[in-house]
Amino acid sequence: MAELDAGRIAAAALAVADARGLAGFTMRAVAEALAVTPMALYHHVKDKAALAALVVDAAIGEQPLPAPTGDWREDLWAMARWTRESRRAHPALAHIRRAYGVWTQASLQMTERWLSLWQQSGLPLAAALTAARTSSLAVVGLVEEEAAFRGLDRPADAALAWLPNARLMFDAPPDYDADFELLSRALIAGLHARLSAG
Amino acid sequence: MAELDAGRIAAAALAVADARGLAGFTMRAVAEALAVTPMALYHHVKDKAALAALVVDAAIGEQPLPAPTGDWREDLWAMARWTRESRRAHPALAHIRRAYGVWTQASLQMTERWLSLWQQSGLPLAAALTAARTSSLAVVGLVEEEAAFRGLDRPADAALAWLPNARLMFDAPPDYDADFELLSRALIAGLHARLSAG
DNA sequence: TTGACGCCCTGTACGATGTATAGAAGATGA
DNA sequence: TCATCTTCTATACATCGTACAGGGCGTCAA
Repeated sequence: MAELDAGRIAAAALAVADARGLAGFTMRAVAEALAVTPMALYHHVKDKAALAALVVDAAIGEQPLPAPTGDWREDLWAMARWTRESRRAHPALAHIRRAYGVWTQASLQMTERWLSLWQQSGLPLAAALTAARTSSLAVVGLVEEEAAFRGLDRPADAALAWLPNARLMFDAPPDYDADFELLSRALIAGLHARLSAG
Repeated sequence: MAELDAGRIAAAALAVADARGLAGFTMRAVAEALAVTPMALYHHVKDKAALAALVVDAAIGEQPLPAPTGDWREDLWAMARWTRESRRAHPALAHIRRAYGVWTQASLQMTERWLSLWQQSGLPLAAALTAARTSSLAVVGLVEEEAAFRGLDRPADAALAWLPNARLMFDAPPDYDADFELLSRALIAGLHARLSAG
């Protein structure tokens, strides 16, 4: 037998999530994609949260962490870019990660990398820990927030009438790529300056 | 009649969300808290997403935006701190905001403030727009990511065995307050430096 | 060969959820 | 007095995650 395994389930579930979004990401939909009864999934997956974790890991693992160049600054930027691209390749993923509070082995490996790069930057351990924690959380947070922001409709003119500044924000469509690049550089530079100053 | 109105509903729903979390934030639970049939809510609220928006706005409005001091740097820090404290006062709120993609009048007012402060910093309009967008998204993202991170259990030793750096991250409990303060300063300083350099 | 066992899957069912639909009770205005 | 509108109730439905109880089939001891 053994038609099902974690790998096949993860792949099918990721496809379902991509195609139908968070709302369509359903035990029944995943089962149907595998031509199987919903309950069959439960022999390979504890519950839906575990399925979500599987999906997130599958998506994260899809493209490997960027290879280190030895230049810690470049490598930190690359990590930020990689984080963003992983999320953007599968838009529903951010929602799923949030909805089910996924924190998996793949996330740990990212943490590992962030910290090791910050240590290469010459910061003492305590500072590197702080830098790694805050920078990785901020980057992930920004990426997911950006995704949410992009999904927004422009507020009604009535709502913007009394908000002359906010209105500007919605008039010119932002260059998200450039914004992200700028912010990740500003963040890393700012953290390094502050933490090495002591 | 008119026992119900948006205000009473928002207050009750916020209380329910605080007490029972996202999973317990249910039309039926809110209705029960108001001693009313679930369907009664639908005369004041289009659907559950609208209820969620109501709750988020109620929580945000609970304490007003920090009064500007005229020092844009201090004022931006204060905005970041205020954002974090608003979220932390009602832990379930971050989840609700995510789950229902809430973007309301209150959010617009925050945007308005961010942008106005960045303009006071002397940046030209285009740069101020970028700064406001990225900094507010990053701060909100960080705050929500921090909340998720805090809710985590320490990974099993087995999972950390091959990750010497990541293990350090879980050995010493972080000082989240200090981390946040540091990051918001680094972020604002970094953005300002980069954007005024052109 | 047989029969017991274990794995993987199916079938059915339950409680919970959001909400559509259809009244009912009381206020309001003609 | 009667029609109408507002506000709330009652009932019902589709859909969800998943508990529970088999059923088909491979493996292996006798």
